[in-house]
Amino acid sequence: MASSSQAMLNQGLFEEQEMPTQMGFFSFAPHSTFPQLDSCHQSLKGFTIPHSLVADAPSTANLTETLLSSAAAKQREDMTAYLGGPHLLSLQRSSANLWAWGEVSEFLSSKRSGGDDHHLGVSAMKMKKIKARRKVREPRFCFKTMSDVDVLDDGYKWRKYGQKVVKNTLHPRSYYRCTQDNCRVKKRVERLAEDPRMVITTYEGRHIHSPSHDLEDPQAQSQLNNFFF
DNA sequence: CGTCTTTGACCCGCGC
DNA sequence: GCGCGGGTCAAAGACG
Repeated sequence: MASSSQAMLNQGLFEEQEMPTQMGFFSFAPHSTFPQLDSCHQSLKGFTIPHSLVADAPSTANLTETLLSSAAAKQREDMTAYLGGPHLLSLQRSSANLWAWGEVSEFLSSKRSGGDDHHLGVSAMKMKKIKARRKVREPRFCFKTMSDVDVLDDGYKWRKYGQKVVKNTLHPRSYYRCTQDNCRVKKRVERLAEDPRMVITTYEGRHIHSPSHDLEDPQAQSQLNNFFF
């Protein structure tokens, strides 16, 4: 089990090495090898979930969160060896506010270099920009799936609030917001220009509540628990 | 009638 | 300052 899940991880979860500057990027292998999952959570059909990650998930409720955090941990442990590259950007870092991180580095390096022109090495203009960015950016992470459907049902309830045609792509980008009161999590869904079979989902922010699905469907919840444990 | 989607308008940051 | 592009708003329409 341990070795097979390891193999699946290597094969599926981290097969892509695309790293946009502001976020981590990993992908799931296409087509479900998880028939049990189909019966208890139909919406996840079509996605390969590594055994080790599913076993760690307390419920489907937390599957997305678990996948993401476990991916980060797994990546820290294994991925340097697997990909053998210093080019690897840790997901631990990407799950934090990267803009803020970049700004701290920038601040430190400018301070170290002396910063002759600016008091404390940072100009008023730069500080202004930093403030503006910090105000807006939440932690973000994205992943890629091969799927016919655009929106992967992750257990949370989303309301679409916008759609935009992105330059140089045929497929529009959709914007969703979590419907829960006071929860400011957003997600963007778009198809990869080079390969329209691939769906890129980007989450921004962290949920402050449990997914709504399981609360509404206790039977599915117990089925899932039986499966996971 | 309430909820959700659609879509054009608007806002804002960024590069030139 | 201006134009472009991405992200968000909000009115109107669709749907159950």
